[in-house]
Amino acid sequence: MADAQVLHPRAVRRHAAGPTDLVARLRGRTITAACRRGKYLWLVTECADAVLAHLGMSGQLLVSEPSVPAHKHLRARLVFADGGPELRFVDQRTFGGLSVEPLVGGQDPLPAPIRHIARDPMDPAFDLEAAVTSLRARRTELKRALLDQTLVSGIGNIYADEALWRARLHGARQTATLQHRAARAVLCAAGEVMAEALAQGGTSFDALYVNVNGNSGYFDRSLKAYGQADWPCARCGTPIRREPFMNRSSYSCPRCQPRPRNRKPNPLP
DNA sequence: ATTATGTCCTGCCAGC
DNA sequence: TGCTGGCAGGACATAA
Repeated sequence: MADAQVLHPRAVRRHAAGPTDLVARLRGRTITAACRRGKYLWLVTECADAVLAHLGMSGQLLVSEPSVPAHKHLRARLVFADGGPELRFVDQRTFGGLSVEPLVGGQDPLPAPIRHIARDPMDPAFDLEAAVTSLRARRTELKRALLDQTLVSGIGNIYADEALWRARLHGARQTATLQHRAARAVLCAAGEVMAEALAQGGTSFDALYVNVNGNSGYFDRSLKAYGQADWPCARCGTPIRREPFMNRSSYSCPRCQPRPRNRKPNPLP
């Protein structure tokens, strides 16, 4: 790598030693591998560390010829000594970022800050039965658990709603009272949704969601629940409902995914 | 210990 | 026309 540039300090806020240190650590390095777990990506260098990236919700990693004009929201770039394309980190809302992290662990090294991130359903070593057990051991609502990256990673608001729709479960169901087969169904559904979305190039609502070549995916056209408020359910025709969820929205079919009864725990005396 | 909530950020769009 | 407020949302710090 010939050079690294940071154009917005917030994009490297996770790098504790600061932008200057990050650049100094990267200059002259060679990238030897590209890895991913859940929503984290990292590029391994020959020095047993890695450039760790998270796209947040508006981040993009773009492979661009140096002659391509800089994007308005270009936050950082990696320039390579071979004269080939650059790697550009573009992020409108700056929830994402880059940092350089040591790789830790023997068999399957991970950047240190993401050791707590669970394997995702696309991972060949993903253990479905272990995830089912972990899910049912939680004491929370199902959708909250699906979004917990320490339990299963890679699931965000969109794929959580799609997985719940496929499994015909409401996100407010308690994890602790889920039958084993229901828990397995929703986790399998999550893996299937992610695989299908990947095959279609991802879920792109607008120009923010693109691959390294700047192209959008088409999975948004296959969404059955997320963003489909008032449209008929693809299974039963009932209008999809939108409900508030953690200052956001959840979408579900009122008929296929009935809201659970409010089973209050024992009322206090 | 586990679980829940507030916070960060910018651009877009509906409504007035 | 131009402003305001709501919305989008991943992960972490902090609180309970």
